[in-house]
Amino acid sequence: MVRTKIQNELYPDCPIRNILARISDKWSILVLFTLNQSALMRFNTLQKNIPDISQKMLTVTLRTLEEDGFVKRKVYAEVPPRVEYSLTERAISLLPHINDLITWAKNNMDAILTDRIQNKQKS
Amino acid sequence: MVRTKIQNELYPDCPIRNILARISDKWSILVLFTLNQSALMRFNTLQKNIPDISQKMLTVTLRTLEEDGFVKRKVYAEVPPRVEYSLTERAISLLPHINDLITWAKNNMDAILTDRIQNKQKS
DNA sequence: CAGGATCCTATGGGATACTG
DNA sequence: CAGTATCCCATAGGATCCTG
Repeated sequence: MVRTKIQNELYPDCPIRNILARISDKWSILVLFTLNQSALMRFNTLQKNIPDISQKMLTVTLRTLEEDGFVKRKVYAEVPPRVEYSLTERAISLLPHINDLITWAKNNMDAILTDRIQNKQKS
Repeated sequence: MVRTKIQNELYPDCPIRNILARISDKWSILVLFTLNQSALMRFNTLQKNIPDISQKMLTVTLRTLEEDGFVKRKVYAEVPPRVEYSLTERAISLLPHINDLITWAKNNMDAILTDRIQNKQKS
């Protein structure tokens, strides 16, 4: 994924290249899924729920999701600062499809992992 | 995505990290979608349908999809060689969910692209 | 607390040349 | 035709340090 690129030059109308490719990275789906677990979530809480994400990547991923209108970021003028992240309506309308994917992945995981090792041996 | 990694060490049971992250790359979804357009497809035809993919990445993507049991590869003992790619039952069971994603992306693309540029300006 | 700024490395991915 | 093999570069992403 090329985050700096706003739109694919050759295929500006392709929904896969322009929209889906943008959340096809290591963390976006996981962040959306995690945010979906509660209405509001602070930065630290989010990071606690995804322990293997780095601070930088959590920030970068949230910013990109925010750019595309999937995530709302609310900053409170307090000290120490409080920032609450939540899903937008757009994300909420997407999430059922994400959840379907996750359910599918859960149901097929064992078989895929078995095949993966098997097929890896052969090559 | 780390293609060499067979399974996530910290979260071996996470379907997102282990299954979905694997097809969360630049080309997998597009290749699955394209293969779904006809029952069988040869390497060259596939590449003609995805003109902006490099030969290397088409090969790599197909191999990974094959490892995970999404793609079947049939080689004919002919000269010049003929290789036909097709979706497996597993891929066929996944594809409705992929298509739902694509439809969603198509319906929301304009609004997202608008937001993306807008939000990019602000930052 | 919620990050920004840097530095660094691994690797995703393209371009080109070659082959059974 | 359907790839392999190389070389190379951009960038995704981690680690660490710093700050309002």
